[in-house]
Amino acid sequence: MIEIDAGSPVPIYDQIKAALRGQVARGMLRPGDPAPSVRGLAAHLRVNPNTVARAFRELGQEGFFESRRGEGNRIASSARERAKDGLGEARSAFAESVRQARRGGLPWSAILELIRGARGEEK
Amino acid sequence: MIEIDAGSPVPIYDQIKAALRGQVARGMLRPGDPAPSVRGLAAHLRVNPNTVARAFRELGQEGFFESRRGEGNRIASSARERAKDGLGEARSAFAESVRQARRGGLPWSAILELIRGARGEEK
Amino acid sequence: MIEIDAGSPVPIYDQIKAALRGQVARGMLRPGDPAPSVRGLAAHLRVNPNTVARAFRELGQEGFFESRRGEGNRIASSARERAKDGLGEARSAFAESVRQARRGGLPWSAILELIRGARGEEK
Amino acid sequence: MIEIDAGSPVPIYDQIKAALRGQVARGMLRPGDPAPSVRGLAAHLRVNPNTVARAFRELGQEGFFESRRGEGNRIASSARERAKDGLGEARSAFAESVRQARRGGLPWSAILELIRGARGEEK
DNA sequence: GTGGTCTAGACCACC
DNA sequence: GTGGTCTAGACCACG
Repeated sequence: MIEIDAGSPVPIYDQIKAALRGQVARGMLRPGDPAPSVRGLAAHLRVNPNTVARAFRELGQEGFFESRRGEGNRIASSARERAKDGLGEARSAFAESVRQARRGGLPWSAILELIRGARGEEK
Repeated sequence: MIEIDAGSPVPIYDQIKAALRGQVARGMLRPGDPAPSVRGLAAHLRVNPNTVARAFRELGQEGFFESRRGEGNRIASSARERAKDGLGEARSAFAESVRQARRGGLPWSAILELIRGARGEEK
Repeated sequence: MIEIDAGSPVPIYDQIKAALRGQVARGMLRPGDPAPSVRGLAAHLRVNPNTVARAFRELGQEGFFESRRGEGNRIASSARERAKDGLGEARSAFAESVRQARRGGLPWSAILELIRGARGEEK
Repeated sequence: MIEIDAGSPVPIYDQIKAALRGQVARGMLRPGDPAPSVRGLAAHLRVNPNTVARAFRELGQEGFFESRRGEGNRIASSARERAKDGLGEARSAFAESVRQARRGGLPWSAILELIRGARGEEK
């Protein structure tokens, strides 16, 4: 359902948050759908449940989940819009990385090359 | 000479490293030129001297500086080529940020848009 | 007959317990009256029957119900006095919430204001 | 500096958050002041550093702190207003507890009595 | 020194 | 079964 790169400098809980937002943005998860269970997802990702719980808690604070006691989390009805907001964050994080690449003198040609490469890999 | 963004998530020492590499890549610093002084640069950037020292140490380990007896550090003759490469480091950091942006559902169109925008601004 | 706020941080079974106590305190339920059925109440509140059962069990342990052979539960004769007390439980929960409000800097004036408001609304 | 009630049903990290907001609301902490260190406060409260860290992280996400890398947290310039916003939360949490007390039939007289008592205790 | 991340495992509350 | 809280302790990154 979700894949995590343990070697990435991006914190695991941030990868999880992004992945869930991405699934909503792409329509794979819809408002009202149950979110995966904390323990289940943790087992699947081979990650400590606390780490998943943190991601979920933060998504909950953003209003991305609606959690009813003892019944797990559901995707909030406003999640699609939240996902779009999330894109704003993703956008600015990405913009920051472009700035840093340019500081270092990485030429536009190399940047575009990398993007072409990633896009190809993704399928 | 150099500008640092204290609010950025990118570590200051990384911004400094990138900026120096960038200055070489753009020809503002040339092989044989004296490297800026740690203290002077720290004062100018209003940054902890340890931070500048760290950046310099790491650049030194890469062979970016040459030290001649009694004359302090100078930009190495090989610095230009090293810098131009974008040095793998910048490359892989940028690649990682592309992955994270994609996890979060940022579409390729938005990514390319951002790059077009940044490129236009810079020119 | 009873209303439950599913969005409240107060556990549902606590809301049910409080509501029954409140109905007795206000004379809407009298000693000797039959207690509502667990299933019926659960259906009416759209709540898990286990949750209602828990509320009833705990009220039973307090001596709130009397069970006569073969007649099911009835409101105990002592229920009225127990309820009127506010039952320590409600008292201490409320006291705790006053403390937390004060920790957060909510001034006495705002607290009293809120109470005046709630009282006015209810009347 | 801060006091915590380990026996309270209110989570420790919430007590810490409320306490800091309260100190700002009362002017004991001002924008620009350094926040206590995570480890130091944890030791003082005899609490696990993670618990304090969580409180601080959440306050940070609210924009209550400005954290500069390696230099600890400072009270954000907007903290006073945030503290007022925080009062909104405290207010609604308190209102909820009034509702619950009333559900249970706790009479207004008892409520007012409790408040008078708490106020007296506080000095 | 600072804060941040992650793991491990215990315990509780709710439904 | 679910999520939430807390503790303990390791390790890393930053300045």
